Amino acid sequence: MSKGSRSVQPLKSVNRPRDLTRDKVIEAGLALLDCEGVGAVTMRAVAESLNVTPMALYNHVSSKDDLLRAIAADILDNANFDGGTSDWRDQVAYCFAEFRAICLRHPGLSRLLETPDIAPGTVFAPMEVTLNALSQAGLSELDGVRTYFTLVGFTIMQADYQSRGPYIDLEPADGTRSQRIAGRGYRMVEGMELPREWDFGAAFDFGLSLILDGVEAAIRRSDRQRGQTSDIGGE
Amino acid sequence: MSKGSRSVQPLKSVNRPRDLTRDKVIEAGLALLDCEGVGAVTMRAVAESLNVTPMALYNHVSSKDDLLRAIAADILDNANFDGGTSDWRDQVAYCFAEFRAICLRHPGLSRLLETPDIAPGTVFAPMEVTLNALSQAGLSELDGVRTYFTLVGFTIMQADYQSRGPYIDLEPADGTRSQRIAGRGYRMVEGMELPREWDFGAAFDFGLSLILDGVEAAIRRSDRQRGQTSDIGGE
DNA sequence: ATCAGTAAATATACAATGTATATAAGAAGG
DNA sequence: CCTTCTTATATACATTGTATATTTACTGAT
Repeated sequence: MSKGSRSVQPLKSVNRPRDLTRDKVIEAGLALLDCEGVGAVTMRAVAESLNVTPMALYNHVSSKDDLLRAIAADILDNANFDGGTSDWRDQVAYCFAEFRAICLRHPGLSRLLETPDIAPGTVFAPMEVTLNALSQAGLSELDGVRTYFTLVGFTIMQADYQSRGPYIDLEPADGTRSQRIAGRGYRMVEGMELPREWDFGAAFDFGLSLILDGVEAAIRRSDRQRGQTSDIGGE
Repeated sequence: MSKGSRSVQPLKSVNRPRDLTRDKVIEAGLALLDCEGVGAVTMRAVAESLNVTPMALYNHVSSKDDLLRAIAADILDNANFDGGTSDWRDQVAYCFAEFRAICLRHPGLSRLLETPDIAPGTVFAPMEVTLNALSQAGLSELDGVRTYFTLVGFTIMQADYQSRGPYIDLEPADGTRSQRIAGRGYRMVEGMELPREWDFGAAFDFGLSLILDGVEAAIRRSDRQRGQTSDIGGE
């Protein structure tokens, strides 16, 4: 400023405090994600909320994807999926109830987790507790992983449904299929009507117990097989 | 062409055949979706593949979202989810195996179906056959819908995983959590290694049977609660 | 045929976005 | 003070969706 002999005017802000950090960028991005949704997380918006030029962010974040990944990782890292219960079923239920709660607390997170390029490795944080519980329950390691994938997919999807509202069909397609969901209430096959307020929590609990009941059946089956050394057909 | 007396030069194409239709736009978009993925479906790319100006599309499609929705609807409308089998379990399994097959045949579809704004009402096409089968099996209507949502979410998610490759963590996060999946093979908790080629089909079958086993358990439970009604041949 | 009217394509333009590149302002060390 | 490195800025560009205005081709009445 005291120099000012160059042809170029002083830039946007004369005092540029050197205190921008990666954490601040992530935090600002997270705030935007929580308040306005994933669509609002633009580099310019994050920069503006930090009173900084868009390009300043690139000193702390290599790309927008990197930022989104860091946001998702930040959320998941600060979570605890271990309920500390002894019963495997309680443990798994707690784990995914927590997962779901986090997704609902941060609308837009499920969208990020659906995108492999963006989802951080820590999406698999709950895997550890789940695999431990399932292996303790007697499930094979392979089936444990398969079960885990079933559970994460289901949980993320359910949370995403809830966060972003149900499906809407603006135009009734072609009439041959009348099912549609509109607003919160929905109308589906053959004029069937369901409660205007869909209870996502109950639906999640139901789906979760479906899967866990299935796990129990699988365990029982493998136990029986091990006891009788006979081939189980399943079907 | 023969006229050409105006001050403005002949435009891009002198003969502009008036043969652009909504179906052609949808078809071109679908081709792009299948070949290059959802990211390649831009208005400009679709227009170019039809030898037409981007804005020409807007005479047949009200927006890009409308186009994407139409593409998804087109795929689903040309599908049949009714296997025609009598056993409810076979019926539901067929329905979602078909759903999955469609998602895999059209990579990028699952991405569209994950977006409520874009998913057409016909995502619920398989709902009819599923609800019929489940109600025939003795499940209540409410639980039938819940089960259906569990199944679609699971199926779409699984297909999406498979279509877009598993999660990748470029940088090992913070080390405390070592789980990650890289490439086709993946490494997870505590140095656990799994087969390099993950069998998505087997994982889907496993998850599906988990859910269906859970349904059976739910039916048994409600049967028992209702006293003893043995008319419905669950198992 | 001619001429208006309409529908469909074009041309142009603009705003939003991610990010490459070059530059300037401080801080650090000699 | 001078060099050098880091961090922020300024500018610019390519890509996207799409609004607006314009031009062309087709249609139907006269």
